Amino acid sequence: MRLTRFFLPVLRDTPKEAEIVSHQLMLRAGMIRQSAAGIYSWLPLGLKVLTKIGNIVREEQNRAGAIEVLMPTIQSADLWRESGRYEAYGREMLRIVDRHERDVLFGPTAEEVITAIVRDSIKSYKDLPKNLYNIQWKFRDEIRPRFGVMRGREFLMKDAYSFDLTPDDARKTYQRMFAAYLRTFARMGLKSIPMKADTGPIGGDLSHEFIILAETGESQVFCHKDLINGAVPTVDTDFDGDLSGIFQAWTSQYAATEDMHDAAKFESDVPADKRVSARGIEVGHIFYFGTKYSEPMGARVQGPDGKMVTLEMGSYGVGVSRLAGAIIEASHDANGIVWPVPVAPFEVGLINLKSGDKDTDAACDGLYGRLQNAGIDVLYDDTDDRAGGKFATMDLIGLPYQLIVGPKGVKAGEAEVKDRKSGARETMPLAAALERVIKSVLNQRVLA
RNA sequence: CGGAGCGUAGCGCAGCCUGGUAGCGCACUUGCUUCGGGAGCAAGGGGUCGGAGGUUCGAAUCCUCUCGCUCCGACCA
Repeated sequence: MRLTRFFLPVLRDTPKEAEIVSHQLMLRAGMIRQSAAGIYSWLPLGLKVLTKIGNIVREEQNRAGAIEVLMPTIQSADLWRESGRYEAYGREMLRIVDRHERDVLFGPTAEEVITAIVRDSIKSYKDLPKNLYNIQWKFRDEIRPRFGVMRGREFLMKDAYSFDLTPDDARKTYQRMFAAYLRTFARMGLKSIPMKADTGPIGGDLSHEFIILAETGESQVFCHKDLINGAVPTVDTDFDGDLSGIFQAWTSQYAATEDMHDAAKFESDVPADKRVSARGIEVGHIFYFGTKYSEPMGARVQGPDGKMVTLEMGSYGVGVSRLAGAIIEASHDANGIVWPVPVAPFEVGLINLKSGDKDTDAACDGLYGRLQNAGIDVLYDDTDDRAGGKFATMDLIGLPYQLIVGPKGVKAGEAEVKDRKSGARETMPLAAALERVIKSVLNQRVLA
């Protein structure tokens, strides 16, 4: 993408409504613009990140055997009356009346919708198990939205819903999602820690929150230090096989959010020098809740013995839009965002130091074409702005690698390669610079 | 919803106390000089001062109401 054709409204000053660094940087880097309290437009740069995050989530869900669907944002109140949640959910649910005076709502979650679909479509145990997910906008009318996209009212969520014949099968599904989540967050460069969690209004008795440690996190969390660098399931993990080992490894050490924290157990189970008490950002939350919805909504299949069996369910959420903020909280410096390659809006920034100079333009255009041919997602700064501003912008928007080309370099047949994270800069022949950048990007595209 | 604060140009702010018809920095436009890590000079464009009502000869400024946004607390991907 040529910067002269892109839409990248960057801000030099920090808008005063933004309190935390991820919100400030998302506004400054031209990723988002606020539309109302907790409601944002995603500008091109932000949308690219959101899409990449969503795709990683999607790949790992697919790998773990979940199947993608797309459910509506607007749901019928009648479905929620069936489950009993229409009254129970409270004012966080945005309720709307349509022109025919029917009660509808903007979905805060989709247990009812998916349960109705599965109930009407699946009649035999032979069709189980099923795990269906979608990545869709949700609306929760939070009392107090804050922290930019980290606690918006409208947000993009991946929500998966599993249906199994037996509690034992359901627990295996839970473990599958558990492992998939570890991979999902690791691929975005995040160190997530699954922690025992409260089940809240979703209900159920088995639940984990996936937490990213960060000073600006909303919740207080407690865990064993070794969990911070726990082993992430590798790419060759057999998701059809037994994943209880992974589950055991991660859940045998103490890890709990404030709601579930047991101070006495924390002190008896974890040696003093291994006790971590910190703030955390919740990026995922998984639940096993049995028949909480299938029972009232009549989601049953016929078992092998001909008897009707009520489905065992679980649900599994990932805050896709929140992750954009969480990744920035975890990865930034004084100059701006530092994107991990897999979620970077562009993998490489190509800087033409003197746009309009024939030789420099020719060299840059050539590099641009070759980067594109190599499948690299590149932002080509072909504006005639001054060099300093270009560097500052590239640093602000956090592109992992910068390829810097100016008249002097072109004359010498050289270009500079800059690593955003380390700040290291190296001048080398054009071909070598190109190769270096491409190789670096390809090496980091898949982090787990 | 309780407490605190803020709405003046795209962003950051001053002006308000003590009423006299709107200003600064950045950004933007034009020209010249610059050009290798947020350039300099000059000339410009852009504002129903969140909205409504009131007081006054006159309101960004004073009064009343209202809307929006942010922060702290109770709720949550």
